[in-house]
Amino acid sequence: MANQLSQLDQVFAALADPTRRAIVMRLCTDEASVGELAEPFEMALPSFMKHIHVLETCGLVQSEKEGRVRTCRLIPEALVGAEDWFQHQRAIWEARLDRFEAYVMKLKKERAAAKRPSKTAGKTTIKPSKRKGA
Amino acid sequence: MANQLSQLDQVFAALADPTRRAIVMRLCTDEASVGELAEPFEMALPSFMKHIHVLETCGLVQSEKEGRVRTCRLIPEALVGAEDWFQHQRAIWEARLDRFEAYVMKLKKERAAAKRPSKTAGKTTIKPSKRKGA
DNA sequence: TAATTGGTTAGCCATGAAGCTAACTATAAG
DNA sequence: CTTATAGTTAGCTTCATGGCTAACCAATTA
Repeated sequence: MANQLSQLDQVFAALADPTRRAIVMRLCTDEASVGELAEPFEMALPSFMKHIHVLETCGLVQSEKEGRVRTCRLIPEALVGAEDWFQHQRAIWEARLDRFEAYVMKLKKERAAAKRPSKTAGKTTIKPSKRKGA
Repeated sequence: MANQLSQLDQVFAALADPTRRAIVMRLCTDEASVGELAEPFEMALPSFMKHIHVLETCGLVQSEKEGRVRTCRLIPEALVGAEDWFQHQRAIWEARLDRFEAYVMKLKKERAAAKRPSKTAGKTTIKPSKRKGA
């Protein structure tokens, strides 16, 4: 089995849960023991531990046990990896916006050019589009 | 009963699925019909439509039907909202790193000062905070 | 040694997510 | 009018997730 989820899959899935996001946020400021982390949540410890485990599995958190205390710390690389995905998409999206803007500018120019000689306002090609039976 | 998932919950959950991430990536470059979007995937249409619906529910995608074709486009605001979360965390994390770095610098200075008896090396007030028995 | 603390293991349950097929609707195209 | 296209609805299975309790170590502390 071992469904071979990608790191991104796992990180996003981990962050989709508010409890886990809260844990990550908490660990951004400081490392902490499981008990400290769990304290704000009204949840049985075993349930809480599952969240910790999810965060460890996807590489967002590492922990180490010393005596009977397990201390957790954030691994920011995993976070950065996910952030990169967004930035990549945004780059693509913005490039597209730029293209669109350029296109609009071109249209504007053409329109201006078309307006000058006389009114050629008959070629609008508006499709009737959707009828909605009320 | 309408579990009141936050937008972030939903967006991250949506992006945790590779199919949906692929759809979003595709829509970053261009809008497309459901059929066009579905084509690269070996998946029954109804299954695929569920993914579209998830993306619409969390606000990442909007669609409109004209004739029998439903055209989907990306709503980048939702994407940006998720990206912001990362940047916020990163800011906190980096502030912490800075503090740590400052602390290390201070330590270095003190060490250097301690080596040379000439400099004043007594006013440091370092809080022990967390002890780590090593 | 006995009790407490901090976490762990095991196992149960309810819900929801992700996939499928089959059958249906509505618009285009022939 | 008939057929093909593009989605849609309904209903089913399977498996993962998130929660619980109960019982169990293993270090501290008394």
